[in-house]
Amino acid sequence: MRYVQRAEYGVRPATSVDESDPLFVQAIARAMRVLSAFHDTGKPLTLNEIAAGSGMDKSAAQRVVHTLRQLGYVQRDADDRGYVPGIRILDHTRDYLRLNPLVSRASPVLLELRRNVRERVDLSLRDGLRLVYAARLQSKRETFFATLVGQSVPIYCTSGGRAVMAHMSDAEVDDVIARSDRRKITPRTITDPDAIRAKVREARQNGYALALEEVLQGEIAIATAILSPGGTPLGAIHIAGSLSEWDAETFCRRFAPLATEAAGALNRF
Amino acid sequence: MRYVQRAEYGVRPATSVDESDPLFVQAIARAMRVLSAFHDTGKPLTLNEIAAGSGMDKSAAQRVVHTLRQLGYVQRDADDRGYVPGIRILDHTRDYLRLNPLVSRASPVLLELRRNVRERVDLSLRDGLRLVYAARLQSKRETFFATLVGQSVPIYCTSGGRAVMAHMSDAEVDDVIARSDRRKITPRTITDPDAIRAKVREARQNGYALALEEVLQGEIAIATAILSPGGTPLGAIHIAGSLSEWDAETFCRRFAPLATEAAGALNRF
DNA sequence: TCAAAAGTATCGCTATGCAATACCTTCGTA
DNA sequence: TACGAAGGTATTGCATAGCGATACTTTTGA
Repeated sequence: MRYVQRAEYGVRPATSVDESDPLFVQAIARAMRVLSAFHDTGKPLTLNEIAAGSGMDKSAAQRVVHTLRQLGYVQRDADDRGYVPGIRILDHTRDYLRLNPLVSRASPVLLELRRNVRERVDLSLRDGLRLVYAARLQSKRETFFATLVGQSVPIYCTSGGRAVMAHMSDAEVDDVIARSDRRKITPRTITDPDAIRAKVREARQNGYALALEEVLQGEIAIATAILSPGGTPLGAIHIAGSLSEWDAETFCRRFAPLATEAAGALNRF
Repeated sequence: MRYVQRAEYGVRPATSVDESDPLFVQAIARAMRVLSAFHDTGKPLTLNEIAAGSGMDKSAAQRVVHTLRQLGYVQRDADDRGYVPGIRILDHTRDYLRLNPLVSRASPVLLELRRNVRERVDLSLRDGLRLVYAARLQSKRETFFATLVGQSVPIYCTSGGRAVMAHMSDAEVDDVIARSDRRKITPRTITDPDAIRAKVREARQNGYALALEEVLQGEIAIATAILSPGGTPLGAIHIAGSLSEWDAETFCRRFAPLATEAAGALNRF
């Protein structure tokens, strides 16, 4: 049984801190750390790997894995060679998506957008320094990872990220830039703070943001921000195509109005 | 802020049992019970509702919710009126999908299938008495719920379910039928054991299964099973369309060969 | 065939997190 | 604008849940 590599452009969620406050239940944190051990792998994990990957001893890992297994959140690999995440996870995926008003409201808008644009259309939601894809309507040919709900990308170097930053104050933008681990994901990833700020200004003027294979070779993407009633950017709508079929100018001329219109439909209540 | 109703055709996961084995960490089970409280609601929950919905007192719910919140698995509703599932859940969704070889292998096949068929194409995986949707490629017009990863449907009355049952022994089929909570989801849901068995035999003969608005009014669906190397059915590929556009016969003639071919591509390694 | 790795089981001690209770805040109604 | 109820937050002493060390069984691959 073959396993797919992990996407090299994935972003780690802000794993932040657990201090010692009296209400914090560390057993729960451990469970989540065990589940998060799978973020870093492309294949099933053994108990010891889980223990190592989540920074606990074998004993602790054993108990946690045992429990999660009983509950269906972890299961044995198809040919019993290691542990993988369990299907019960998807039940919570559904709840998340259903109960997120943005996702449910965006759904018909995205569908409509996808009908006009014949390219990939995504909805992403902001989580700290990253955008997490919550809905993906793929086009004809796609890579597997471009179909994955839950995939995340950095804010600092993506069309969606810059669309989001365009609606933040300069100070906030600087903060995002400063805290981001800015590394070149592709040769064309923009990592220089001033260059990023320039792209953000550009996005503010245009009303949409553009990125050229900064995350994925050969990919062109434009995005528009989705705002809360108060004006805080919550996420973005993306349209992504291939540079083998489009040049930047045509892509923008053709799709920017549609992307803007879609975001507009979501931003006025 | 408006919230969508929960889908009336959802299926509860087998919540089974936790006995008192020494390795079982009940704090983890509680956390998952809290998260599962959202399965039954269409709107954000208050602390007390969570407590009630997961069968624990306010104190316990408080600690668990607090912890899950710190970790990002629960968050406050957009306008701070209650709790909803948190975005960190999607990180695990991604891991589940990535690490499930069936999903990754099926992905290109589904995409290809969707290209030929211009209708909705789904991949579902078996979990006990239900099928859980793991990948969904929607057609032009869709209901919101038909786009949801993690949505689940019963085995006993769906095209996918019967495609799966077609590859089980008669005894196993009887077992599924017996344990299923067979209720009419629509007027056309088939609930009679003998009628179900007849449909399963039909699926065995045809190599695919058919269902006519047994779960959703106006929906026609055919499905083929995906098998493990050993021959156990693991899930199904579905093609779903609208009865306003298709009659059963044409739908089958047109799509059955394609569905069969797609499943075939996955079943031979 | 054998050693190493993976998984399973046991057990006594104490830190963990339980549950009761009380306090603070927000919201809708009068 | 005052009031009551519901929602959310904080504290604390005690019992037990679950920690972690260790040892045993099974599987794997060299």
